[in-house]
Amino acid sequence: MVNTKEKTPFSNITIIDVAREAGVSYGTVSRVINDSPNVKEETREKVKEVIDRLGFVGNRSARSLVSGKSHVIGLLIPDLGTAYIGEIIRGIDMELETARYNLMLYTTHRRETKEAGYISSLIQSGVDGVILILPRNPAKYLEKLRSLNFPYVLVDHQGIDDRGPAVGATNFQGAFDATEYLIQLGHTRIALITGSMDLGCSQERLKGYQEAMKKHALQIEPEWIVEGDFEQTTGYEKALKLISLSNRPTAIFASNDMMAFGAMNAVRDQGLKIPGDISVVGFDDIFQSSQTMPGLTTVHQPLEQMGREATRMLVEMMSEREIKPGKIELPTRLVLRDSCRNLADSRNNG
Amino acid sequence: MVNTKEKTPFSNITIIDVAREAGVSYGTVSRVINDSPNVKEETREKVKEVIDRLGFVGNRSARSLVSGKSHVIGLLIPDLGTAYIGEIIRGIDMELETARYNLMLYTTHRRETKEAGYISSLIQSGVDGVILILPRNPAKYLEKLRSLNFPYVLVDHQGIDDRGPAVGATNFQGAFDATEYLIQLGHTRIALITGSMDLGCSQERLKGYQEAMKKHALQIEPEWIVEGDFEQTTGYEKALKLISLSNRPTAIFASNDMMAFGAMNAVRDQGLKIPGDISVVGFDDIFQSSQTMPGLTTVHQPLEQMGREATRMLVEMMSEREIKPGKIELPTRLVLRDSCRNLADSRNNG
DNA sequence: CTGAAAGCGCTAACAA
DNA sequence: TTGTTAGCGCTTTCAG
Repeated sequence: MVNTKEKTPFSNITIIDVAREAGVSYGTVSRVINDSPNVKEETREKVKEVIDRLGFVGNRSARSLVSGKSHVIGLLIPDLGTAYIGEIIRGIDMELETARYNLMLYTTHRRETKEAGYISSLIQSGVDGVILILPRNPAKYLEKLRSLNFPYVLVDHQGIDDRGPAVGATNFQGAFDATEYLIQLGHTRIALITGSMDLGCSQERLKGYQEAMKKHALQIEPEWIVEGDFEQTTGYEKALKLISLSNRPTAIFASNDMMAFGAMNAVRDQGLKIPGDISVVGFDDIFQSSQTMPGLTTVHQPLEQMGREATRMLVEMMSEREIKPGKIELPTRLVLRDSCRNLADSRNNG
Repeated sequence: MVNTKEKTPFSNITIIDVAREAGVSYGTVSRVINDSPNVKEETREKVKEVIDRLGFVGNRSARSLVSGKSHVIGLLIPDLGTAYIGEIIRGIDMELETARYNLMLYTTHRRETKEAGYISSLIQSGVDGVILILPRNPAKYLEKLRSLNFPYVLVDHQGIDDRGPAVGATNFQGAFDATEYLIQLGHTRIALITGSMDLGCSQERLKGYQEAMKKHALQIEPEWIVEGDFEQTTGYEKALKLISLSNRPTAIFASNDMMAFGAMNAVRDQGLKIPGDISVVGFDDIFQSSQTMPGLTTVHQPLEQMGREATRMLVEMMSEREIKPGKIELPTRLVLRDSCRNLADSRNNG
């Protein structure tokens, strides 16, 4: 293991070396690299041969410096903890590959104090655009991004701010469908554990629930709507509260799967059965939802596709150098598993 | 939304602007930026003030070009699908923050055909070093990396190749502990679902299991050891096979949690109870393991810490410009939950 | 302590 | 079709 303290590290051979070896000017080598049409086929072949032979890889920094773009996009996320984000990233990543971009990952680790600084450091790190998957209202970020006309896309954050480019899912419709499904199963006492109410998606889901209940002329007791925050433990606690109600609901609709898991645990801890005594529905359809016992009936969000779509929008904005407002809503889909009881069916008593 | 087609994008103000505004040469500005000691305090103050006022952020590419380093490290992973990787990344990310590096994410998406090309593109993208979390034998990668003396660290991949810098966990000891725990609970017929046997960690875990059985003079029936591949469905299938054995084991030790989940489902689908009829132990202690019913007893791997440690090693190698062989093994820890039955305790029959 | 200036490797405009 | 060359923004000698 030689300790080489030289400066330029792992591809010391440059465009000039290639040029010399191929017997052309280095401008020509540059043309070959960039697939310029103005190169004689013969020359192109020769240069390519030399590139391969020498193992030339090109210097990204130099290229970025002169071209003014890094071909890297930044992804800002709160944390890697949830499978939810992983699926979105997969979509981003796949799309980025076809667009030939690289992905720089930034996690806020919930340190909201540093919000403002993050954008600066994002920009400073030279990314060409940024995708934001943020739990809270990212107003501070957006303000700066917009004022700089810096390309960005918000994922799963529609509702609060209508101007920015964003991709989300049909939260209203998804919640509506889930609620109506429960109603069709014969449920009339349906509770809702909302998400954090400062998030647009939480509000949309609440509205979907309310609308479905209203459509079927069902009364909503005020105690049936409790505010959650997307955390499993909160789902547990709120479900406990719901279960202890005198007019106990027969079904609990949690605004995400994690809270639904918490609710399922709470139901079981009270010695009740799922779906025999209480039915549970979630939202997201993360991987674990198919693995619980019983499997969780939930609203599927097309997370991977959301990632892809966001990336497409961003790539387009980057190439056109302008932020285009407008948002895309991808359709959700109710996934039926075994956590809901059909009240008309006496066999299905969990 | 103005469509500005100019080239240099989002921080058009340069070191020269700052210099002019501050009335110094731009070399001095550079010194201030780089915390060079040779600057009069008064000058430093003034320059800093101008930097703030103008909102100067500096051009990463230019800096990288001249310094020969990007202050970015690459992370190569197979996929974001598992919580397992998320936890390692969290550790990497935290450590990187203190080291003031950025993280570029590359996923192979299991496309092993492109293995060789990945390293080239990693290097081409100008990262200063790379952390590899790879499921299969990364010999092809390592060869190239080594020949270039390119800093890298392998995470959770010890066993096959002993030379390279790597950080892992005490797989042997962890498996030994888990098996011995089962034995102490009174189990004598203990089955093992291995991981992919081309992986060092799988082999270590197998050895740990064998050693514990041997230590307690317990017979291992050949049918009790079945090869898995870390996938949940495989855990399900293999457990099914195990359950149907005439000399059915009373406990199943799965080489990771995902397979343990599969095994749990299989046990239940056969109308058997956990842990009443069959005890299950996993390996990893991913988040979900505490969420299943019953909670999964498993071997905790210090994933986050592994990420941190790997990053520290890499940062050191990058600064010293040499690959230092040697690997670190972080201790595992058995986490007791409710998926194992104490055979001496008649109450605990699940 | 500070200014001047030589590049880092590359793209792209201009000539030939 | 190809060569020449002016920078991109910055770090880092080398003088002073």
